[in-house]
Amino acid sequence: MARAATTTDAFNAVAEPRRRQILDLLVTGERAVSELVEQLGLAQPLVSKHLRVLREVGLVQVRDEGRNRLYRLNPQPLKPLHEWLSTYERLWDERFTRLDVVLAELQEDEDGQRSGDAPR
Amino acid sequence: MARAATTTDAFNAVAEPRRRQILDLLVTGERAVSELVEQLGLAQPLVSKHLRVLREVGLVQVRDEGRNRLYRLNPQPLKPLHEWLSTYERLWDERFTRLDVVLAELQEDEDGQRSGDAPR
DNA sequence: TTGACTCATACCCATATGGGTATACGATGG
DNA sequence: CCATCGTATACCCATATGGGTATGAGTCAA
Repeated sequence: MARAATTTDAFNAVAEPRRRQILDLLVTGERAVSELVEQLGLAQPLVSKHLRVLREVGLVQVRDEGRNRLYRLNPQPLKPLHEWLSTYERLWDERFTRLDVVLAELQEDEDGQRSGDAPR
Repeated sequence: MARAATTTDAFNAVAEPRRRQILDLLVTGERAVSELVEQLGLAQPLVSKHLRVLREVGLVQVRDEGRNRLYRLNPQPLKPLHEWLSTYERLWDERFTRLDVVLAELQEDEDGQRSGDAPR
């Protein structure tokens, strides 16, 4: 088996920087492909391909207007990502918490006793 | 150019489900490779390879203990991911906010006057 | 109808991924 | 010192990615 398809889920789709850029551009509202092409400085076919991936995972929606296709952001599929991360967010906060505890302990017994743990 | 290396950043490293699993296992504390192998039901070399990727992006740290290598979680590299997502988090909340506003307006002037804006 | 414009798709290519299997390496125990 | 355990690495393979270029299809204006 090779790497999971980029269209597997939002995790994979969003791993690509260009696609994150595209989403960032869409935050402010609908954009036609040509506008995205211009702002990304990328070849039009590439933009279309990235948009396809984003469409397939539901991160964008399309609407035809004349000869333009307007892409719109749909942030919902990012939720799982955010939820998965929330666990870890707690952890990197906790790190400070733990540091506090350690500092408190150090102050409490300032007897110069060497810790058994090597300082990482 | 092919797809960006999995070791490019946390975005890419974490796109792989197995690697997310590994991180999830490490949340509770240090684990030896053999433990991870057992819990993941994956071949040992594969686990080692995934761990290598996680190490290279700084998501885990290693410590030798006898003939075991203990892997520990380091959540920091996930921060950028979380920060990037925070923008979108606002958006899917805003969706409700906007709905609230609309409902409020509807109640305020119940005069049957049609809004000029097409319903989003 | 023809030409111009916007966008999607079809190809071609180099790359490295993730799985598998075999093996090398360091540490430990007898 | 040898056997064994725990782990990393070397390969082999199929896959599809992302970039590039060329072209097809739809829409509009003259």
